[in-house]
Amino acid sequence: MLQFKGRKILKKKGVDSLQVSGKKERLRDFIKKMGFKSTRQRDIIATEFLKTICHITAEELYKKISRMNKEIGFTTVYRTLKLLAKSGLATERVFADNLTRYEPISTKEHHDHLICLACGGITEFEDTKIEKLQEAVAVEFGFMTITHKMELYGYCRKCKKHAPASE
Amino acid sequence: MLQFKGRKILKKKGVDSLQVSGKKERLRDFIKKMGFKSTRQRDIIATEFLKTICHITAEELYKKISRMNKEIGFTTVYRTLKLLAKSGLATERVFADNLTRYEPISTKEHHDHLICLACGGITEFEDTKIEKLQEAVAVEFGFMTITHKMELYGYCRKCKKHAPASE
DNA sequence: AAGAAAATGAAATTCATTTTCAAAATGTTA
DNA sequence: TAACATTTTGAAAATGAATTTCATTTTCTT
Repeated sequence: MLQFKGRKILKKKGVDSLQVSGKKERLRDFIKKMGFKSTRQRDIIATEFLKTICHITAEELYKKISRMNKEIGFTTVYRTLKLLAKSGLATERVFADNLTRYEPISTKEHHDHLICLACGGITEFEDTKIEKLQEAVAVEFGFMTITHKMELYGYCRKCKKHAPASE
Repeated sequence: MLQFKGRKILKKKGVDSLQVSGKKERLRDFIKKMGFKSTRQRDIIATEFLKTICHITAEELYKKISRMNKEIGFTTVYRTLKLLAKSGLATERVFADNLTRYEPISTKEHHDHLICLACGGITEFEDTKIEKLQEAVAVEFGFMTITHKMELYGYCRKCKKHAPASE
């Protein structure tokens, strides 16, 4: 069983708060449209989540929020993340450690991941050439692709000097 | 949450029994080398597993074996699959339905998967051009790749006529 | 303000996976 | 081959993330 030794996540370029508030508006619209209700909790959770620059689990987000606010339960964080995913503001992903992680949608249309087996760091990348070849494979098999998943597991620049010799 | 409506698996070209017995010998060697013991159960489970032409779960293999042999427990099937994986005779994989599946190692060095969202069918493919591009991406990020995962989810030839219009 | 509907959160449930433990089987040694 | 140390077995229990339940609280109409 694969297991990460840590959870440190690589940084991404600046996230501006204007963008966050735009997304929060989009969430509010979605909530209204669906006949749901806006709540203090959802607002706090969404704000905290949208500030996120990494792939976070419900547990991690819950802990982060608990530090400031003892009155928000795990279940609500969990449900709000699901809601964010349904509204299209978050993406749900499962990597090799089998935990469900959420990530705010980015400007990139679709991206894949490089995952460090030592530090757990996740780096995103995009490669149109690969995407095109994937589609070509699908067509060859008479397959209609809806989505795909591509993850490269290994050791990042910082960790590779400590990579186990035998693998 | 993604869910398969069925479990039908596409066929692969013939598996010859000579190959199976060669693999069984390899398992026996591994067992001996590690100081483990050969047992009737392990033999039955390995034989049944190596005949497998698809990606099977411990549960599925257990049920298949139970039909003929009521005296083999789920735990033993589970443990033998893990053992097969450790011995290098099986590959452990988790797809989007979050079940752990095992597949006998094939002649192909590495392969990726097309997974039908309607019937659950899994088709294997190999594409060296994609592999090379993946490696190029890794190098660009100073990343040392150990392994990778690539899955295309969609509708197979047979199921695509029934694919939901909206996705 | 009152009522209908939805949200909350603690606790319970689910379900695949993994571990425990006492009994049985294996294989090595004398 | 008998004894013994070790491993294996399998039923049952434990684990742990994900999900649901349900009584209570909150929100959003009129």
